[in-house]
Amino acid sequence: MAAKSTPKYARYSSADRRAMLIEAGLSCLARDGILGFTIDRICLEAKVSRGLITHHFKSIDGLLAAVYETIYGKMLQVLETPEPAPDRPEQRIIAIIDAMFSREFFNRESLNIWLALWGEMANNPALLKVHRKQYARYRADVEAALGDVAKARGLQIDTALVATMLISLVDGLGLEWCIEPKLLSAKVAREACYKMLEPILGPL
Amino acid sequence: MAAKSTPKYARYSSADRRAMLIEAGLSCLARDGILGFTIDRICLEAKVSRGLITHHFKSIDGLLAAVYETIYGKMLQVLETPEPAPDRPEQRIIAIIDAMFSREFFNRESLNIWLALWGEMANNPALLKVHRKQYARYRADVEAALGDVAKARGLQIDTALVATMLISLVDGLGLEWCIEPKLLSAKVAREACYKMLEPILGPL
DNA sequence: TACCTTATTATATGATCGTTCAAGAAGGAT
DNA sequence: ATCCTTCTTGAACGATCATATAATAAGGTA
Repeated sequence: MAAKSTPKYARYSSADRRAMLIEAGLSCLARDGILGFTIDRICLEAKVSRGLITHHFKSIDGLLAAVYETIYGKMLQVLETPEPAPDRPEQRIIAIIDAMFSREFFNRESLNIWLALWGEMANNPALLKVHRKQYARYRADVEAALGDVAKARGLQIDTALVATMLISLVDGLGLEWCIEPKLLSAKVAREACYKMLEPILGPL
Repeated sequence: MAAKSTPKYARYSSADRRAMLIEAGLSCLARDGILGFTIDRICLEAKVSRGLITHHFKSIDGLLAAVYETIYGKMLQVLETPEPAPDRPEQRIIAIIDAMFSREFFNRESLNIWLALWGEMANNPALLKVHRKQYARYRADVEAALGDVAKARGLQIDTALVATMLISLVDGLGLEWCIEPKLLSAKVAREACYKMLEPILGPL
């Protein structure tokens, strides 16, 4: 009896393989935008045969939705990490702003992915569904952080409006920087947020 | 001799046909995003045979660049329209904000087009080239309008930073509204801009 | 060891992609 | 009326797209 030959391929649990395919999808999206998000390229990136995406995600759109859920989830997880010693009410909103412009999120690869997904949102119901769920969490986090500061300082603010302003400014700054990094820096972007918020909330 | 038969097709000048194809391209972009921007669909939309785009624009990317140049140009043209009676220095920046959130620009169709193009910018050098040129004009307009107010009021402001903030906020608000129109209105979006600018420039 | 579930491969299929190119015809110029 | 420029058509081409499906085999279980 000959020794057992080396396996032709490795088997993974459904969860593991899904994670691998999502990672490959993120790479393709970052590199070539939505036009690069194809079965062939993603399977090549993941070193896997063409049938796997359909098997694990039912369709390419299923994978795209999973990709969006993943990247949004990573961001929210960081935003929702509790402060080790939350002694000041403004700590949370500062942490959120810091996180948004940290190297982990404020980089070309990540922002390219967001831009590509934003551009497809209107044309992809599955994507929009994921967005609604994740965005609700995001907005709740931001509103809570803003509300904490206002309450602690005895300020009456339109929390929803200020949250909209902050979320929009953050997205807009990301967009500007992603298209033309020379015109902006993470530091300046952060300053812009403070310059907008401090007249409303007081010094941060 | 029989009467001359009706022509099989109409001939247009290069400029006219280009305009027609650009218009068809805009429709496709608005309807289905960048994935809908294909030779087949655009020619179907324009009721024209498949060879025309290559003939007039050399390639599909050439048309996409022309489409971007056109939509950006339309916006700038409105922004640069001089006030009939420019008696107050803040008039220009107010006009710019009003224009950005007017029905002409702040609508689903237009914003879908912007989103689709933003998502492809990083992956399309021809698009980026157009952007650089048009964005420089846009930024100059905004900085000039902000500078006028500051100068007239004797304020020392970081014009470049405030322009970045306004441009980013406008883009971000457009993005938010485009993805989820229920959460926002043109009126609220305008208010957001004033709420950000007035602590810096004084009442507008 | 034999079995069994199912992850994985690999191929086939039909649709659609962008580009090329030769033929044709429109409509102004001569 | 004839010519000529060039706009326009329509088909051909190879590449790539998403999906379906049958065959294969990995790796845990009995």
